[in-house]
Amino acid sequence: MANAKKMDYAILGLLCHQPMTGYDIKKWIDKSLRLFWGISYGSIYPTLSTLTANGMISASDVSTNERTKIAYTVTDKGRAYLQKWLEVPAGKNEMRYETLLKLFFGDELGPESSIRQIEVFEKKVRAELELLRPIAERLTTLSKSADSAHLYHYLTCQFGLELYEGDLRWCAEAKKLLKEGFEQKL
Amino acid sequence: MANAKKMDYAILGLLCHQPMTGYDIKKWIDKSLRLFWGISYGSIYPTLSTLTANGMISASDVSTNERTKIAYTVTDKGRAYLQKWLEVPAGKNEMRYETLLKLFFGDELGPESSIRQIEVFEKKVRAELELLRPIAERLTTLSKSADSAHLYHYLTCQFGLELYEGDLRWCAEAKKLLKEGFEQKL
DNA sequence: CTTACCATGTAAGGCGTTACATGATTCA
DNA sequence: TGAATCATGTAACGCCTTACATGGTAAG
Repeated sequence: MANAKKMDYAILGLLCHQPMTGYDIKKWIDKSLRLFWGISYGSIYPTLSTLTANGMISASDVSTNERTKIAYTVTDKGRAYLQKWLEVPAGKNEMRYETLLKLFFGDELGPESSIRQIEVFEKKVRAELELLRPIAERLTTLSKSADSAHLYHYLTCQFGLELYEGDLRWCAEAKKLLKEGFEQKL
Repeated sequence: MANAKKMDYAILGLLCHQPMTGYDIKKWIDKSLRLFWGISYGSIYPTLSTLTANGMISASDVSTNERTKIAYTVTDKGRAYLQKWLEVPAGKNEMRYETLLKLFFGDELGPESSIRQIEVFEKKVRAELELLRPIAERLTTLSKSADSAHLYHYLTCQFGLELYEGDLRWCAEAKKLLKEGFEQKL
């Protein structure tokens, strides 16, 4: 396991919680990691193969009838490998916001166009918030339960709430300023 | 210009403001776009070549003595091309936060390790905030000036401030909760 | 019986970074 | 004169997505 990717750790971490299939992993990611670490099938299945080949996880056939189904479980080696990575300080925290890039060049088209961009962004943020809030509420109660992992999930969830709420405040203020600038020209 | 990358537009947009060299572009990006759209030399120079080949920008030799120096200017075609892109709704707004990924799996190592991760993150955020605040203040005055582009730069800057301040609030709360959980175990 | 979801996987290619290589110029 | 900064560029490769391909199963 010479060149480990972040992907490896993401999948290893999820499998530490419980054995899962590639399909399950995708669903879990979409409900939990998606905000700060999205992954597609195109990287999940190949990663599962290499992790298996390296003895980090073990595959077991749990097919029902005609449908292929493979569940993966972390090995001790895999868990130790993950833990070692968790100890070292995090590398990059990056964003890639097309909306902001377009806004930065907003002067090329004027305020109406930028306001439209912000409105689209705002709508998406609201939709994400609606998905996140019930999860956050559920974790608020669960985080006091026996499973100590819930506290960590709760914290990442709170990060999302803080982020999205900040986004919405910014959207409101930005639209206001753009409209003012727009009206001054009339 | 069949398959345009986002990179193309980022560079085209910067050159709309004023003619620049590849080196200048890098510096500008590090001061303005870096938060939501980082770029390295490894993509700047090749992109400048293809944009030139496609007639989106024009290169002019402004070498002084022995040092090669090439300034690029947007053409009408290039500006129109950028404007067309600015009109269509933004695609993806993504994050890739290694810190959050590690925190999500924090239960594998326990609260002390997660607190350390958060502290490193917090330190970086504070450093970024210190860089951003003077820029924001400068743009506050400039945004009322003749150059209407400043308003848009100001807005993206405000986005950064809102984001970082939210990060700091979250850091404080997350550390508190982790310490509480930690003390309960003693 | 058909729609939605379950389930696995691959091929091609997009999109970018890191590290290297090279040298001029400015400033203390 | 040495360090920092200016300035350009390439090669190798990392890392992931999109789109495709295929079919089983459950529920209405």
